[in-house]
Amino acid sequence: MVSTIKEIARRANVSIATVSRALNNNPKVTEQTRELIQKIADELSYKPNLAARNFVKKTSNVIGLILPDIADEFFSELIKGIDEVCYDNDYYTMVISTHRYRTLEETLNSLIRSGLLGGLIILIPNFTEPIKKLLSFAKMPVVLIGGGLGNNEYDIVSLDNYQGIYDITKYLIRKCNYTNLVHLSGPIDNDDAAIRIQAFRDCCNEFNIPSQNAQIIQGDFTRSSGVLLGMEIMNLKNKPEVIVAANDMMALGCYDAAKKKGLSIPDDIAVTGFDDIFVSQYLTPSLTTVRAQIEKEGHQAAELLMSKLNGNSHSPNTINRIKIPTELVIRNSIKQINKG
Amino acid sequence: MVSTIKEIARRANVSIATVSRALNNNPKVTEQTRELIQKIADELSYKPNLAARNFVKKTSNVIGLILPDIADEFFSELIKGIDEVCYDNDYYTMVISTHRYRTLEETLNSLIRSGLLGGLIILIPNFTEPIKKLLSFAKMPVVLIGGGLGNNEYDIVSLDNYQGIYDITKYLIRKCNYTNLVHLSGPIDNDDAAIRIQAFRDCCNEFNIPSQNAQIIQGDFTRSSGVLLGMEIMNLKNKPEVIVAANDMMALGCYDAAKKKGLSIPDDIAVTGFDDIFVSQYLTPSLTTVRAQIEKEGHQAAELLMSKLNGNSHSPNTINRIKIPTELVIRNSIKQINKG
DNA sequence: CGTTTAGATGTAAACGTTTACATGCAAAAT
DNA sequence: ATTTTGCATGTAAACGTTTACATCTAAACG
Repeated sequence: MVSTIKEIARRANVSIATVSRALNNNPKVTEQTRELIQKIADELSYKPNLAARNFVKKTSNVIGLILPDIADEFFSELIKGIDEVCYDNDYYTMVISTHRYRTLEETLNSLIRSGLLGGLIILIPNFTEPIKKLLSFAKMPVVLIGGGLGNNEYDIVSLDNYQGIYDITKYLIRKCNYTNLVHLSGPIDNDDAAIRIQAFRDCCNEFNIPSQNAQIIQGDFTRSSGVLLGMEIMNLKNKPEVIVAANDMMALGCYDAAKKKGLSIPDDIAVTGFDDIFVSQYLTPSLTTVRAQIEKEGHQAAELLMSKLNGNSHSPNTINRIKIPTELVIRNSIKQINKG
Repeated sequence: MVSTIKEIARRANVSIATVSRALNNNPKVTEQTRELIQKIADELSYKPNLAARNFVKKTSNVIGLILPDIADEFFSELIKGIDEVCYDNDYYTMVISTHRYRTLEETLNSLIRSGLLGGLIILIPNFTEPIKKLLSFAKMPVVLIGGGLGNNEYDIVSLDNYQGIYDITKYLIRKCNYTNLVHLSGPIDNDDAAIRIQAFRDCCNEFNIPSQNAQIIQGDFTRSSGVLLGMEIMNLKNKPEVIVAANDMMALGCYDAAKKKGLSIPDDIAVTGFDDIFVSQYLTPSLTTVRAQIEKEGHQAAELLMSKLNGNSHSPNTINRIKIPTELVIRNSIKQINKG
């Protein structure tokens, strides 16, 4: 029942070192003894004690995924993308969310020295100095997910926030001929949100939308802030023609707001989102949005981490920045363009 | 930088044993020495090496959550519910999904002996003999989530599947006066699905619905099976008045099917679901369904596990079976009843 | 035939912590 | 004053594995 390397050694009449070597396919062990040891290991249905192995090797086959909080669809796709790659590489995924009272710093500080993790994937809303400092003590590879403004040390995977918002804004201006837009943004201290704001601004500038017709209203990515600020926007004397929400959840809130105000989408006011969450296609009208390939984002982050762990990082000294392309999803929450 | 118990011992001029005891609040250490040791530990910002601790104690502060596959909203809520409780108890959550080629058995077999986990929460579609056997070797507490037919060994948390489907079926028969129903079920080898089928059957029997008007069509919980079988149902010569889907995803599929067939919900055919996933309230018409409190399910499962781990299980020898109550959510995908 | 060499195996330490047991010392009991 | 008691601390083993180094054996070489 207790099948350890020691027991195998006893039965095979060899030392535990030889057993260890044999089982790890170390070349300096005869094919004959390897076979014998393997046979006995199979008989005992030996499984290595990974806790012991990790401990002595000072690494771990567990990678930590640190998330601000475990909430929606977004995270479940991310986890899936990451876990798939990890699992294929014989790594396990530990999901750590920075909860209510515990801060990210505190969590990081314990975890970095716990010896429990062999690598770290961190989704950071904004990359602050204290976190940078803490991370520099980590003896394990780290990959960042998200905006990552101010990061020039770690590999990072982000959505192409800029392209996404730029594209949709451009579409609204050029294809739909909207001339009065508002960006319902995320919190400015969120790097993704900040980039999206910049893209909206740049695009409106480029196409000569006067600044009073390219306002930015700051929300917090939640549905309720979408409802609240959506109402506010609809009450504006200079009511915009279209709300460019920084994510689908807030766009959803705008739908609620429109309903409350008795406005119809897109005739009275148009709405667009970002993310293309599952519900968006089922809304009435269906939501025009920017598709974010979250699962792919997780995938890439994990791939990056694995390549560092396996040491076959083709460019060990440069930092890799991967941008996941976004895709415009035109549906019915905006004015239909006359085709042809 | 390398702050170990050994280094603290050296600086405090005591043995490592004393340090260990002091830091673990073992009563047999003077308040004076404890303070000294704590002070030095703080100075060095000592954090225990959990890998080493887990290894020597032959337990772990990581609990494993085994899922069939990491996919939708459902799982992210479950993870959230579990992780919250674990985190509050200083446990971490490792998410393990049984992937494509690796079977649940294989995964369990490695993990049970890996020493990586201190407890296990398993979501099992159906609880088979090989899995039972494997689980019996686990030296750690185990809690099951889901139907769990045939389990009489482990603590288990399940949705009240029976009550949920019974209630909604009864509502359709008694309140809405439907007399021809069909149950679009999940796979029969899924315990939750099996219980839902039974509830539908029992309820229809109880209210004297003839069996040809209480058919059961077997789907597989996916949206696409909902589309396919929804179409089939709508083509039946004895077309039912209402489809009682075993989950919201399949109900969603039925919406698509109705659209394709040009049928209107609920006038031509009514549809109900189970789960109350996020999208359901936003469908047109909004979906009448049974609300499943998934997060609570996870919560309870983790609570159960924690109480076992902390040894304050009030009833160590009996198995705890917790049923999470469901709640009817009446919306517009069924005939409105005349109120009063 | 003796010596070198290379390859296979063994020996033992190491990882950081916990903990059973031993020791020492001071206060309490005689 | 001597013995007992009880408590604080120290000693050392243990957990299962890896791995640097030592040792042994047999083949290759002169």
